[in-house]
Amino acid sequence: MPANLGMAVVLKRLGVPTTYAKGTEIFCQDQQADLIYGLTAGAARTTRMLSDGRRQIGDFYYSGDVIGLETCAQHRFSAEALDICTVRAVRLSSLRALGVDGGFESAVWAVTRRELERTQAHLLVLGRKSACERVASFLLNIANQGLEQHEHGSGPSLAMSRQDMADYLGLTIETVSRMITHLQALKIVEFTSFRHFHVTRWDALLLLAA
Amino acid sequence: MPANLGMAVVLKRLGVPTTYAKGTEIFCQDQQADLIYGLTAGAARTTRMLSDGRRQIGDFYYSGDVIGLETCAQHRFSAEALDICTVRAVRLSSLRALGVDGGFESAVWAVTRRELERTQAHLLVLGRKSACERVASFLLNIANQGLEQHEHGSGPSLAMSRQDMADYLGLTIETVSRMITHLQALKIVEFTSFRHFHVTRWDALLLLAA
DNA sequence: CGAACTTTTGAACCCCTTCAACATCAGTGG
DNA sequence: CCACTGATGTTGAAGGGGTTCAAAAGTTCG
Repeated sequence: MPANLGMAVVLKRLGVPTTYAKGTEIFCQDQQADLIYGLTAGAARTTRMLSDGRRQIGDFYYSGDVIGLETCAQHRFSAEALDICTVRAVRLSSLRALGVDGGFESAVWAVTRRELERTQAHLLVLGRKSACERVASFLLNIANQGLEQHEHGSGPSLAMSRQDMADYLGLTIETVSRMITHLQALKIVEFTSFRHFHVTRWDALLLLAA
Repeated sequence: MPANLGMAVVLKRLGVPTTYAKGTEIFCQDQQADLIYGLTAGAARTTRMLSDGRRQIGDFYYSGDVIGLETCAQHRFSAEALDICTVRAVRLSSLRALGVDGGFESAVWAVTRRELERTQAHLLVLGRKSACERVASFLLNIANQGLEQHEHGSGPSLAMSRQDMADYLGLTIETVSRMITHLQALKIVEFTSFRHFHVTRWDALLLLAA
């Protein structure tokens, strides 16, 4: 049960649904941030580019999540579809006008706070963890976050490419690949395909995640 | 003019002032988060420790800033005084009860949002910048943030130690020291003491900060 | 002055990156 | 179905940026 359920419900009732193809931009960094977006199907990423092309991924979002609230006047990140996904956009000002009756402010705060918490956890990973620990933490999070969502028996799945993982974890694609190979050699995880895996030793994974 | 002025004013009127000595803990990570803290003098840092002792600093705070709101039920970071500082603590629930009349919710949101913005900027630094770029960004931020605050002519000052800088930037103390030496050799900054410096070439510093 | 701490500097090492080649997968059309 | 093609992922070897370890220099405070 995500913390932003209330917000997600509002967006679902009010928003205009739009479909974005894989890799398409939902909104752009430095753009005016007057819309917020409820993800109702598929998955998305938020990214920020440095002037020379280096890329940092802020977070990954799934059905039920709210994107676009993470900023002030302008978006600090761009958002792009990881695969085909449908998004419902609502003008923030009209939402606010409507929310006088209900706990709109608190819903906004809940989403923002959740965002902050995730970003702070991310900060710790980028600042003080080794490549192996980063990948282990990442896989652990993925495996934990949607324990119910996985099709029964198939195990957790990765909505993003290796490059996306690398840009999220502050590593190169090669290092990510090597660490996954390493974790498999240790019999801690097992990949059934590029995008699907299976945790065989939760205790060891938790330990390696530091 | 900080975004949390409204909140700071409220805290100043209501809070019980407490003084903390250098290095003292203001609140502790994983502790119940029912108080929020208005910093009215001095400077503080928020830190999070990994089990093996590695430390990540979340941010640095100065007079006028609000600390302790960055979490949900429990603090995700500890807070400690960088030097002697006075803090006014207010119980969040009592503040909320009182705020029915004024824009308390929006003040809370403003503080949280500002926190999120800073954390997101920090994320980019830790994820994708080199040691030199990290130190350059850091010095640039310090020099920019309190342009008026510096005693006239003396230039910006660092409230934190090299170790604090290192733990904020995800580096070692030696690397931070080397990068500062390097920037001085390039005549981009000039340190008059360990804690005081002076930007001699803003353009070059901006460029190096990436 | 002397002791404890912080900062700087030096040298060797290592983790991650870089560059390159190979492997695998998905989509297309023959 | 299979060959072809481009995108994605893996593996290997060499190089570099940052760390580690050690020692010197500077600072603070008794």
